[in-house]
Amino acid sequence: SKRCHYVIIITVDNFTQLPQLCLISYGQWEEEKYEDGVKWKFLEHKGPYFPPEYQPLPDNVHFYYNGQLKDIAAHYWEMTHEERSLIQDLDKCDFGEIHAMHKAKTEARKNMSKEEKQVKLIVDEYGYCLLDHHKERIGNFKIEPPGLFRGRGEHPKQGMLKKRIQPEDVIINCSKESRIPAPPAGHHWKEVRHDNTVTWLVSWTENIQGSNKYIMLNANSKLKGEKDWEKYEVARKLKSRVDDIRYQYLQDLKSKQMVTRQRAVALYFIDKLALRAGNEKEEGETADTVGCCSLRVEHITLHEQLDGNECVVEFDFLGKDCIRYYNKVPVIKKVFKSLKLFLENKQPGDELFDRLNTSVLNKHLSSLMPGLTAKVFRTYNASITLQQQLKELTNSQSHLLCHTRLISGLPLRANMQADMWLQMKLIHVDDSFSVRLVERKKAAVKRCEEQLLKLEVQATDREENKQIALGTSKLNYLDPRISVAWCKNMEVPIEKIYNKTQREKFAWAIDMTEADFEF
DNA sequence: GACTCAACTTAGGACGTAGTTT
DNA sequence: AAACTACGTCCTAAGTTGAGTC
Repeated sequence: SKRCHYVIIITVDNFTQLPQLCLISYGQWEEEKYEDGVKWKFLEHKGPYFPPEYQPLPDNVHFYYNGQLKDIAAHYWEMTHEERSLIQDLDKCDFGEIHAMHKAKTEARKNMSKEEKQVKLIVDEYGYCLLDHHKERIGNFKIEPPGLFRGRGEHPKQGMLKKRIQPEDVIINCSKESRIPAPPAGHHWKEVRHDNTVTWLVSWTENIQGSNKYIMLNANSKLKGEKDWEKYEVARKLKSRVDDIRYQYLQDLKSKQMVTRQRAVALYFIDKLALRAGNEKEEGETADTVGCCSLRVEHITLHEQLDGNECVVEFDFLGKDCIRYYNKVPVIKKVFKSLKLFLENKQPGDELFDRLNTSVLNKHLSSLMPGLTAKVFRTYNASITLQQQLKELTNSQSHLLCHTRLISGLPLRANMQADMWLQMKLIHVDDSFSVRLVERKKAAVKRCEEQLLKLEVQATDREENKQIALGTSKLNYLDPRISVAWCKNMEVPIEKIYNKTQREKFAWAIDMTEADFEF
């Protein structure tokens, strides 16, 4: 089997009466396609791992309020009623001894080995499940511990108490015929259900936003791997349709229908600038961030002329995770004219695309191509760009910096560019030197050069006020088969570009990809 | 069509660790 | 030995999407 997944069956030979091993590739089951929406036939797991209870403070650790010794009930920060009425002023709190205790504890933990921390035991017990015929790793098997909610950016709910989750809050999902996980002693689950149309094993409702949290499989699982593969297949299909789709939305820019015209401009942004779809958000529930469809008047400025370009749109808004998007983009005349039209008689605070939302947009997209949604453009554009750049780079080796600059001009988010650059750079690190003496010095030179390159890129990025989050697009947007094929062609070991976790996640791609793979 | 919600993907930051430099 | 750096892992927040309800 190409997939490298096998099941070993131990039988007894009828004639010799000796045990014999039988190797069966799981391809036999792999072919078994489930009917629509069914994600598994058998699911068994141990349930979630609960965080430890609060411990009372040891006798020699004290808390002082207003200079006075105060015996707190010593749940570290969940106060009793009495404490709450007494302790009102943070400035009068002296956490010194508690802080020192914590510092000592982390120091002690540092010196513990992994066995002492019992990590392995917990992972072994709770970290795996049995899904159909496979033992699979679970992504997050721990219930989130209570704490103070921070949120990102100016979050209206920052500082709220995230409550401790009890077994009574937890829904278990598993097979009817599996061993149902036992709740902690003296407790019971909220519900045990057997829904094989979903992939989660455990869920609960979180009290800050009231949203659901899930325990799901690790990215290296078959279920997630197949989903990932499907995602890139949709993006590849877009490749063959993108010319038509672009032609279509350029036509739509002339439409007399406001919805159609707004849709066309939004698509232009999503395609050209890799903007996210931009759902509406409930005001006061989350930080004020936007995506394409939720852009407001104050987020763009139109310039007839700017820096020698005509029809420039200046974007300035907070996107996902409150990451600032700032960009000055020359656009085609029709888009510019449409934007002026959309802005007529509007005030800051008004929506730029007042007739459009993500639902309308995605419905249109899926009518153009099955499976097409706004986010597919991010995957498609990132992957196709990586492939093109790798081709160019291969034709003209060693012009790393030139290429870096080239990539910087592409319509991708900064972190995508950075990832691609990093990947290409890594690919070109060749460590096969023969002379030992020279080796060290050369390595040092190489390090300096790399550092220089990196710093130069950092400098340009910083200049343009971009954030770099390495790894994200490598993990989420770039079709791994492009890189795997490249490695095969260039005879670069795969370890050069993917670490262990990434190799596990992309096992499907590493297994199936031939050198001639074309995105 | 507006609204709500479940289920899933995408994402940044904290932190630990190993290796390197000072 | 301390300080610094780069990288991987863990954690969970913050998005997207599609289905259901009214």
